[in-house]
Order: sequence, then structure tokens, then C-alpha cells
Amino acid sequence: MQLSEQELLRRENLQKLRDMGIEPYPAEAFEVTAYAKKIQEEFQEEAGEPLNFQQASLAGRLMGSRVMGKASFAELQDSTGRIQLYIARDEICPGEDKELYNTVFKKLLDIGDFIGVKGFVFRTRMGEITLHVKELTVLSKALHPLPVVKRDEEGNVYDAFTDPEQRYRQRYVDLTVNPHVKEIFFKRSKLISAMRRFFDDRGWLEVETPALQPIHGGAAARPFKTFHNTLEMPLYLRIANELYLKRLIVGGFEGVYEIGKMFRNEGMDRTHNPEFTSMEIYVAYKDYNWMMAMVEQLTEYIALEVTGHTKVEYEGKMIDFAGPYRRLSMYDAIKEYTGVDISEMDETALRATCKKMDITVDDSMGKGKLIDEIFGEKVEEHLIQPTYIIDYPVEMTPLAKKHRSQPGLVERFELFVNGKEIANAYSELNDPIDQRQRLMDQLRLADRGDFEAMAMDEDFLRSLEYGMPPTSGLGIGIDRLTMLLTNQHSIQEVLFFPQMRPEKAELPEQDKKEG
RNA sequence: GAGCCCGUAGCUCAGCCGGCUAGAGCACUUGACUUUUAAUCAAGGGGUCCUGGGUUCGAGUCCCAGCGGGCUCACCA
Repeated sequence: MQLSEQELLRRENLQKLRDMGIEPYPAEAFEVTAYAKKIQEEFQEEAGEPLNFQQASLAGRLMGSRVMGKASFAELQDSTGRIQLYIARDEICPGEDKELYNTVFKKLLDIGDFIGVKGFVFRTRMGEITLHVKELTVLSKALHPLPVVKRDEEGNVYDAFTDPEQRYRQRYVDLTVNPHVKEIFFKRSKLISAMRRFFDDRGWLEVETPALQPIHGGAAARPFKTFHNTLEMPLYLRIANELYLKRLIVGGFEGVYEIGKMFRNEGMDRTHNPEFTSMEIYVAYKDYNWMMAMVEQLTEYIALEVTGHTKVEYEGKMIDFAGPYRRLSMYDAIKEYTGVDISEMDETALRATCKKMDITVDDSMGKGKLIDEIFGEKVEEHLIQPTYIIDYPVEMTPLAKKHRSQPGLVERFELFVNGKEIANAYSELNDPIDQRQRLMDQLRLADRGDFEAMAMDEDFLRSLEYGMPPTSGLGIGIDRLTMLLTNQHSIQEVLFFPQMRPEKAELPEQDKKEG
């Protein structure tokens, strides 16, 4: 590999440090007693005299320096933020030997190097809270130059590191240089911990179920296929965990939930990544009406914990997560936004209606699919504030219980926010005979070439035959909820390492066979 | 999968209708400077113009193909 001039220089600096007896990658721990953000927030003084942080020890990256002869200012960035350093030659080199300042600090340290500093906090003439450095330690030398992003007093950013490809491929650089990116991931973490707290407080059990499954069930999607050598059998990366969580309800848990990765072998775009995080929860003796009330509390709680408000701005719109949310049946929603009542229509009439609405249809589409098309084309985009769409056609939903009063429908709801589906829930189907029938219907779809049709799962059916209590289940896409609460428009922005093509198209030989 | 756009220094980008040795700012190097803050001042180094073909006296620029990326649309619980 060809090294750039700057990379060669840094390697030379590394060697010079070693030649001076300074280990650029020391083994011993460095004691950190203070953090940039805390100092910025809590530093106090009286009559110009500093009161606290008079013995502070910080560690982080050197992010810039302004050398003025025998004294310098530098920027230290730790895990919490930045603080200015004041480094005076005669302070860090009290004796005759000025090498640490003249050579190590001024010549051999580069932007991006990790250093440890000890000293006291004061305020400069210009009013900046600054650490007056008494001791400086090299903690780790950086050999690769970091992009230098500068900000002026008004907050204007110069030479921003913004190329999406480079940001995702080298997320470590993105995180180092773009502080707002870190903020998104702090919020993502808060979201998940708030959700977990909400469920744990109600006594529901967090569980783990297999990610490697012999039968991929629980959703309509194409799976990733792999092979277990010892068992000599194909396995699938899970597209859903629904059928396993229901087995646990059969086994006697009253409430179980799992937050984990799902894998779908489908297209990628700004709302789809091949692996994504979902939360699914199942609670016994409940129905979908109870679940709607629960989700309102949950999303309101999460919005508050993550952003501090129930109102969140997304793409310039204010979205209010405070419940209760509007509930609208699928038929009523279509009537409201198209003026057409489709509740009594058969397949032929629906197909004609679609044509009138300029919706492209094909012959493979059944009644359920046609209704879904109308809904997707004409209604979804209008559902900006959190809205429950309830009662879906039975054809689209093989795992939901038939509606208690309306034939042809199932007890299902989806929560829409800003025109996008955020949550999906049912009164779960627990009639084993009905369930078998519905899965048989799916098999017939698969025979007709539907790659996404659900597979038969005899063990799951056996579990239902042992008896599953009435149960309500819910799934929430964590990535998309994170996008909403962080005002981000692509899923790549809420994943540390979104899926990308390899940088140099060099796939290992043995992996090329068997697609 | 389709359309549009992009790929030039470590980073952000300019480079016209094809025309001298390919440019700027930051970063980097050398020097000056003990309270600066996009520090400043002076001097300097740094390029596989994504790759491969083609047209041409001459290609960063035009054409073709490929690779990579972005946006939009389509597909997709």
C-alpha cells in the first residue's frame, strides 16, 4: 500500500517518540478524573478565581492546536465533548530539558493522537474555560490523518466530513469528527433502555429465541439461507421470532418480549437494511384493544425519555405522541380519503375500483392485496399524527385471530406515524385448526411462486394444540422508531454499520458458490 | 430493477468550448510568536484527475464499457 506524505510523517514521529524513550502505546491505565462536558457545565469561580477542578485529569484525542512559541492552546476531545488546553513550555517542562514541549508536543504529536493531561481549570482572557496543563502523557499515536472539521464562532462548519459513503464505511471517523452523529446513537440507546424499562416494570420477561431457524416463519419475507455442517441441514436466519415467542406463552409465561436482530434477504434503500432490530412482545389474556392502550403509553413514555417531550419534530412536522391515538378501521380510512366504500365489494369490483384510481394491479392479486394497494396508495401518506388502522382483511394476515364480530376481517392494528408503519399487532390466532388452515393457504401461495409465503411449521401447530391462552402480540421496528425520534430520513443514519458493498470487490473464493 | 447525478491532494471543492508544468482553502513541513480560538505572519512539499478502452496533434475535460457512491422512483409487512 502506498502511504501518503502525512502517513509517512506520522510513522516517523512514532519512531522518534520511541527513540526518545516514550512509548506511543503505553500499557498502563491512565486515571481519568474529569470530563470536558462536566467541566464546561460545572466550572465555578469567584472574583475571577477558579473554585473547582483544580486537580483534573482528562484523556482524549488532540483535535487541534494553536502554537504561539513558548505557549500553546490545543483542543482535547474526550467521550463527552471538547475542552481547550493551555500548554506553556515552562509548566510542562519545569527543568532545563524542554524536549517534552519543543519536540514531543510541538513536533511529534499530531491531530487525532490520544493524550492524557493533568492540570487545573481556569478561564482565559477571552473567556474560554480551559485546562492549564501541568503534565502531558502520550496514550496512543494516530497514524492516519483525521479530516479536520472547523467551526467558527457562529457555528458555521468548514470542510465538513459529509460524504455518506465514507461516513458509513469509516464510522469511527464520522463519530470522532461529527458530534451530532454520536447524539443519534445516544438517543437510540435511550430508546431501547426506556422500552426495556417499561416492559420490565410491568413484569414481562425479556427472552432470547433462536436466530438460526430450521423453518423461517412469522412473517412474509425472503430469508437468508445457511448450512449447519454437523447437522447437515439448511438453516435460515430468522425473518421473525413470533412463532417462538408464542411457544413461550404456551409454556406458561404471561408476558415475554425480545429485542433483537431480524434478517431479510430483500432490497436495500433508505428504510430497509438486510438486518434490522425489532421488538416483539406477547402478553397472555389480552386482546388488541388492550394492546392499543398499552402502545399509546409506551410510545409516549419513550418519546419523553428520548427527547424530553411528547411532541417531536420530523421533516418539519410536529408529531404528538401523547395518547390516545385516533382509531380508524381500514374500510373507514379508505372511505375517508377516497370517498369510496369498499366494505361490500368483491374481488372484481375491487379490481375495477383500483383501475379507476389509477392503481396498477395484476391478476395474481387477491382481495386482501387489492385492498392493501388502495390503502398504500391513497391513505398511508395522510396519516401524519399517530393513528391506529384496525381490522384488516383475513387474507393478508395468517397469524391473527378472526374478528369477533366482522366476518372476513381479523383483529389487527398497525400504528402509522408520518405516513409510515411503526407498529403491528394482533389478537393472536390461538385456534390450532384455524391456524393450520391458514398456513395451508400460505402453502398454496408458495406453490404459485410467492417467495414470501409462510412455511408450514408443524411444531408450532403442535404447541397451539396443547393450548395457548388468548394473547395479544405486538412488533415494533426499532430502527424506524429511532428515525422518527431523531429526525433522520435514512435507516443508515441510525445504524452504526449499515450494510454496504465491500470496498474492494474481493469476496473469498469459497463463499462465491451457493447463492 | 429504472432514471438522474457524482468520483480531481489527507479533508472540502474549483477546473469554461479539449490547449502551456492541474488549482484554492484547510491539513502537512520549516521558521517567528507565553492567554489564542476557523489564531496570525513568512516560505515550502504533496496528485494513478476511480479503472480500462476509444476519438484527437493533444483528454481531468469528449465517447464507450466497467467499478464505487448519492438521490428519486419501483419492489418490499
